[in-house]
Amino acid sequence: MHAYRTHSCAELRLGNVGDTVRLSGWVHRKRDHGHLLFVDLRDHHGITQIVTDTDSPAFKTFDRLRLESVVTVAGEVVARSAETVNPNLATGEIEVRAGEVTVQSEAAELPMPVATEADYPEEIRLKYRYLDLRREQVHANIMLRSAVIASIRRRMIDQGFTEFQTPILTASSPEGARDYLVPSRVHPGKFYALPQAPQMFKQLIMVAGFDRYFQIAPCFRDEDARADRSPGEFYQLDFEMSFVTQDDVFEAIEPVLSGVFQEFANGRTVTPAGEYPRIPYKEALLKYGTDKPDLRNPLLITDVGEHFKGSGFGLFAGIVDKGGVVRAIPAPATAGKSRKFFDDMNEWARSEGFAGLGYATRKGGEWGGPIAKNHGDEGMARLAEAMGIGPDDGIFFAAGQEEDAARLAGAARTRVAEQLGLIEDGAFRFCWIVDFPMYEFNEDQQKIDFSHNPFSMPQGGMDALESKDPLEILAWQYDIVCNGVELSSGAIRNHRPDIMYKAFEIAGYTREEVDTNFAGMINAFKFGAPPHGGSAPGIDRIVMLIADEPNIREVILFPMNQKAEDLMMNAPSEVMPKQLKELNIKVVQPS
RNA sequence: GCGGGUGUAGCUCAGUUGGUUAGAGCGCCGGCCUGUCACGCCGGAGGUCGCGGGUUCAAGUCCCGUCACUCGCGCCA
Repeated sequence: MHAYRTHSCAELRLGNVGDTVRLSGWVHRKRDHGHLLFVDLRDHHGITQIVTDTDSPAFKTFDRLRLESVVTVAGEVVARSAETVNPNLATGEIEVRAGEVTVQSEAAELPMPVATEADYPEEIRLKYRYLDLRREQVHANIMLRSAVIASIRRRMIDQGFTEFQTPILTASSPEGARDYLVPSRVHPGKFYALPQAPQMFKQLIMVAGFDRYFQIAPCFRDEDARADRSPGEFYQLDFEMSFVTQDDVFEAIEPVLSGVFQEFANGRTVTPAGEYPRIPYKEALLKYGTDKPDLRNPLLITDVGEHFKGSGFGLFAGIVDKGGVVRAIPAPATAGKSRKFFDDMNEWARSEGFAGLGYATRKGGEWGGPIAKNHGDEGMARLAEAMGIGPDDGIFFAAGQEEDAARLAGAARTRVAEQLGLIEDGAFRFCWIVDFPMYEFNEDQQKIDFSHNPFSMPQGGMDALESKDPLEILAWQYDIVCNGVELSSGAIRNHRPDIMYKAFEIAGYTREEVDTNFAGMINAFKFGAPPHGGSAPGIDRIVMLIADEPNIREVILFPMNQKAEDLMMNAPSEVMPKQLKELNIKVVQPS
């Protein structure tokens, strides 16, 4: 017989009744009836009920053992009587009558419970992550993550991609996020950087003629955390393709994403490949108030500034005169809502740091509220028509300088839809955001900056750079968004040194600076580079969406906390003086 | 760096207008219980009310400061 187990804790059924078996696992729960004791024995696979009474030597052992101790139980499989069958358990028709019990490892008093899903402080969950990971939900999330990654790999390979590994110790890049630096021992005063993404390497792989590359790539960025952004490190489905246009990239990746989401959808609907809406960046900011719109939300924002020029409502008229905008968000079927509903929205906007959220109510075509009163029935009627709203639909207004008003309108669109229960349930709605501007004006430094990725090909190529107003030039750059979560950004790259020098010149870089900072890539492009492009959807975010978790740490095995500390391994930590000496490093504490 | 929220037993939380000895559930320890499956019943231990200062006869409660956690902004080409 096997030393530790003949079956897993999820395996035994009625057909095994009478068998002598051996099970190993953790003491999940105990129910002590004085002379009769039930033990739920748990392993990775599931739970089996062990039963023992005072006649058995096993009773005493189990009686004194703490929960989460590890044991091996030998015993006989017996059928449960009809009224004691547990339908919630896969093994619920049987139980194992304990014979011999071997204690493999005793558990100390637990800092947190394993057998319940109750909320626990994250500090404790992360410090004792190995206990937290025993809990059903997180355990299942991590298994799901593995299955999702396996599915992605299979589908990428089916699409003709090959997986390569790129360096982890590489060079610091002056653009983008803050780097994690690693001191060089051999070269005093010099540093490696951990890659923020394998961006340059994947482009060089294309230059090297490999055609289609992908990697489940670790990326490192020293930026602050968010609910959907773990600090320090994360994984991307990094991919790149040669001889492609934007359409070719979309065509290759949509079946992978839709396929993976469909595979784990569990009844939820998924935007089919080939049907991802393509929303220009400018349009997204206007209609959704954000460049990562949640398409499960049916509400659309309308620009209504024109309607208020010379209007009786002086506040909005004034804002429009000064170059500001007014954006309107419909509040469908709110005729029956109390004034408090509208006032609370305004209160919320103020608490978010905005000046306020105006509103007009409407009931059976009758307008209410100060804005409607001052603006007049005729004007309001035209406005309702422009927005395409009905006689019982209210309106919220976000007014101010364009950027602020768009952001408020976007946040209000989400909140209104949430309050009114309009967000579609059980759906994954994908879209592309396309036509990002190549440049933006940096107000602080009064100069033109790249707005996103400097290595993107400008739409119109060299002609556009030479003839157009830089702020009007669009890039071949695109984001994938699902349910309001930005999964990735990508681009058709600029593979032409002449166009790259020119693109950087517009942003204020000399030829020499480009040569110094991006030597590896620009040199490579001088020896025959294919047109290429790609993208890099975030793995953690994909799993988070599929697992329906609000926080990215729920789908990562050993996440760091918000301050980029590993509470379990105690990182970051001080190192031995000898190590610092070898690296020629002196630590200067901040004063 | 900035803003919102939270901080009371190991954990989740209650604590009225400032008023006597700060409570409940879960967990822990002890006892009882032969068909439970979130078993049940009885008893017990466990508190710097985040920390510091202030107002007051009196502060968990009010004021000021500070720290921690968390969500967001900045940041993330």
